[in-house]
Amino acid sequence: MDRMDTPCGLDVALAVIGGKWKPLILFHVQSGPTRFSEIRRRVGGISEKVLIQQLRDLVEMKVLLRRDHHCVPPVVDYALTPFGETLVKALVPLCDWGTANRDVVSAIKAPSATERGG
Amino acid sequence: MDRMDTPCGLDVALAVIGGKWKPLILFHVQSGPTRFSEIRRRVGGISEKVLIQQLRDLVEMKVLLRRDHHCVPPVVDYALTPFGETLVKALVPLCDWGTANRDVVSAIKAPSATERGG
DNA sequence: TTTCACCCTTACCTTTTGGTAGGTTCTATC
DNA sequence: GATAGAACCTACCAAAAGGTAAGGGTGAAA
Repeated sequence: MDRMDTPCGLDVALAVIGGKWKPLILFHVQSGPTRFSEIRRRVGGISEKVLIQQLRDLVEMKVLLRRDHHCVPPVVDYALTPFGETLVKALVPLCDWGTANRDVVSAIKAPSATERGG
Repeated sequence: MDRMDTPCGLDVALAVIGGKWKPLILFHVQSGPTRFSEIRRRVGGISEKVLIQQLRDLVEMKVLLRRDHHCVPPVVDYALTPFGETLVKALVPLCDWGTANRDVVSAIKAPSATERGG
């Protein structure tokens, strides 16, 4: 690849938190170990298949820790790893920016939807 | 929707910088107004179609400013808007995190590629 | 005239991502 | 037996994102 030294680490971060749901999942898990069904309820609007997929990705990336209590009916919860906590900390300014500019971005995106859709 | 107040603004930020190339583009433009062909060379590996698409998105989101010098042969350059600069600033910690953990993430992702690919 | 570089466009295709619907194993409840 | 809840899997499908190939109008250089 012609890729240079890539001094910008954004691509790395995006590889971890990219996607439609991962930021939300991280947000809802940072308060402590959370069970699968509870995450699903809190995120809202996500299907089981996708949630599991995202969760597995996050676990694979060592951002989340999956704890299976090996009991019946199944009890599993997910928690941030120390590594995941460093990521969440780095995410705070961006989260803050997004919160501050939610209306601005929405106002810009909404009208463009008709243009792009045609 | 069951969606709560969505106190996490990450989805907003992701809507703006999400995608494979936008972070890189932002990075290469932050040093000052940059011409299309120069961005393409600096990013490396991106096709014209995709670069234009990303650039248009960024302009549409008021993150970048497109300046057409209306001369022949065409001269066009892109620069960060003040709004875009606030975004880039919010991106710094994440960029830093990515840079610091590039090897960690790569080491984790690489072997999983064989599992996921099968 | 041909070639090159410029910025951008279009048509077509592949990969990735997200979504729907149904199934599995087990226990508790009705 | 039927129903419900837990966590997860599988098959199929749709949309979005990304990639490839080609063209277009102009002026400078060969």
